[in-house]
Amino acid sequence: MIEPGDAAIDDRGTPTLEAVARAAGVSRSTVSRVINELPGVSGRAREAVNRAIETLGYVPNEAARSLVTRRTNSIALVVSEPGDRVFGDPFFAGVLRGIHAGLSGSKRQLVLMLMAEDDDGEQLEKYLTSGHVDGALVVSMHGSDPLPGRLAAAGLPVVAGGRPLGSTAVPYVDSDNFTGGLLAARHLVETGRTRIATIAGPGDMAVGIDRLVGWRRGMSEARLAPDAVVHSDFSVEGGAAAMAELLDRHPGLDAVFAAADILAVGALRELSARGVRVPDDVALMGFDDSVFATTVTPALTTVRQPVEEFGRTMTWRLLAQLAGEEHLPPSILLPTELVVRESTGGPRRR
Amino acid sequence: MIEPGDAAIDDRGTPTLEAVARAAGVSRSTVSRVINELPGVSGRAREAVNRAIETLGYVPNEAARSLVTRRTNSIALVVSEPGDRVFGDPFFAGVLRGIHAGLSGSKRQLVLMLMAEDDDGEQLEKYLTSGHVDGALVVSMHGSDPLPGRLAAAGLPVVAGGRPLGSTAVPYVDSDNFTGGLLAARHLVETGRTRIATIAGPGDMAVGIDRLVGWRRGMSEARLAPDAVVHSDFSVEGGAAAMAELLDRHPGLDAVFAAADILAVGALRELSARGVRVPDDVALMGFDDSVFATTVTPALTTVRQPVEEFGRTMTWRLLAQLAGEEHLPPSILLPTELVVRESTGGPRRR
DNA sequence: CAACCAACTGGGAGCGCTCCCAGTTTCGTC
DNA sequence: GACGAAACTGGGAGCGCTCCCAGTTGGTTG
Repeated sequence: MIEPGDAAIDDRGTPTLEAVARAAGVSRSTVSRVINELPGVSGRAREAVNRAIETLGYVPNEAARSLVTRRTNSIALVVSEPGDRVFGDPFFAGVLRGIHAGLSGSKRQLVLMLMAEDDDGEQLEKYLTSGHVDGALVVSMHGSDPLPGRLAAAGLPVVAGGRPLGSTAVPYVDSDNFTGGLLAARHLVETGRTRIATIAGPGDMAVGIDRLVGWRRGMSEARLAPDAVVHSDFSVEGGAAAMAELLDRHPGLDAVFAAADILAVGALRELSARGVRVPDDVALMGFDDSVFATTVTPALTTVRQPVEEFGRTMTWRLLAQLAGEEHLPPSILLPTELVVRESTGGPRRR
Repeated sequence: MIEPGDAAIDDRGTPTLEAVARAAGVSRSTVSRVINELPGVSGRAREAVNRAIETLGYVPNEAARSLVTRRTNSIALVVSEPGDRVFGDPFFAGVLRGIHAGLSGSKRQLVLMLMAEDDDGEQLEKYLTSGHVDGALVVSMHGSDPLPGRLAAAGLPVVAGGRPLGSTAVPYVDSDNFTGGLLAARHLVETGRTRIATIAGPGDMAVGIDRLVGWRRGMSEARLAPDAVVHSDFSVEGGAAAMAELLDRHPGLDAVFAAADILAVGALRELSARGVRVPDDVALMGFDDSVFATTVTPALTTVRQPVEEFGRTMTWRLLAQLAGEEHLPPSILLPTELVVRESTGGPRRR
């Protein structure tokens, strides 16, 4: 006879804790303990429960669970950038890969949140700070984005990807862009170039500023004037336009450090169009060591940043914080390294 | 005096429905009705509730809500591919962009699920089919992936991206790869080439098969033998190796249709290495119209597929299904079109 | 053999919400 | 002014789980 309300007979099909408990001949509590790997369960009970779980194909209802534990087992990846060309950016792709790698084995879900075109972020902030996720990884391109700071202030564990310009209180992971810029300048100097220009990234992004400052440092080390600078956004067209401007303003330049491979691609196009040979007439460098660096001819000398490690480190930092670990570094800088290829390798000019 | 159990005074900080109800001087039910935009609430009550929500900064607890409604307001994007180089693929990036666009305004979250390196998908399947998400978009590269079919069989609304080879029952969105291949062959024929080869995609992916079949059709239309075929995976190296093989086996070829821009990039590299001029000696075509097509010199003639539309359409199809719409097309094919650039434009050989 | 302790087990309460159903009010109509 | 219908409102039950606390067992020990 079927009792009404018999939880083991569930018309919805999905078995509940209660159903497992009945099948295993134990109580709800014991099943719960087994599932959550808590101590205090006899081997016999544990086995019976596991068997019942297997038989019924039981999967815990995450909603019910998180209602009482106030944990969601999911973390947000917030891409705080309207105009979402972030995808397609090999840098972001690598970071995402790293995040996934860092997350595997932690049974936490990744919820992707992209800022809507028309949204000011308030919507997003409200959602994130009201218990829908356990923590957030914020990748924002604009340096002075208030979001990471506000999320952190609201008590949500946050790790920023890329040094936030405004809020100082947010832990972040970044590549050592300063050293990268420095390495670039030094390399160009060492290969004998003396009239070195740079296509810098946007001035309102830490990544743009830091690489530029590193390059300036390298220039002044060599007693060269660091004044052939043009800023650009990170796009092929931007790189080409910046290159054009540099050539017009500094006709005698013999080297260019582009603060991103994609800028170098644009620069290369402009140089070819004007019949300037790379590296014979002008040495060209990129930054990132993305696919573009080897896709293009000549292959680009560039500064490699460990993109995948970037994502993995962000994730590690956040998970550690969620686990309540102490003495965590507020910020982590990942090493950058020089990768020499053909675009700076040819004979010297003149 | 503070009454114990007074829900308006919540030591946890997050206000509940109950708190809002008290602040507004109405019942829980009324607040719920306002939030869910259900009819049967007087203007006065509605206003009071909205004011209270505003004041308290109330945000509904999604866990509690989905516990009773059995809806989660989130859909999964399943990338059913171990060896996750999917990111970084401009195609995937565009699709993701489209998915996001299609999702905006639906207040549904995107949960990103990547198949783990070591997982056989069972884990994933279990998770997805037990009520954690309302539906799934499955992007799988391998054609005979059983996952989409199994998810659909388990009752989860699923839309596949790219025609699944095995399961016929799953609705899918795909580009019209057959026509794309056909257009490519025709274009090469029309520009006077007669010894046309192809670097095809993997033979176990619908995308590889369909483009190849389209090309074959175009070849036989022109009474040309469609037998200069080498398969390759979608990578620069694969393209280069395939090109090498083609040149060895068919020294007289005067045109190559690469089934992806990235293959064409590899092919171009191999051709350059051997001193073969493009397009003078050999015409080269790609497929996708990705960034690579214009990054490379000479710019690639290619077949454009509407990647962003691809993602948007997948999302639309899934949301429509979730909304219970009827008479939905089981599969949707998006148009591909020829984009002519320099790589097929030069003078004829001989 | 009673007393005790450790190891294990089970049931109740409650997380915040929706949904159902039973009121209560308001209004138009005869 | 009475009545019925329509419009609105409120409380109870319960979603599936965790956590707390009060048992219950079994094995030692004096």
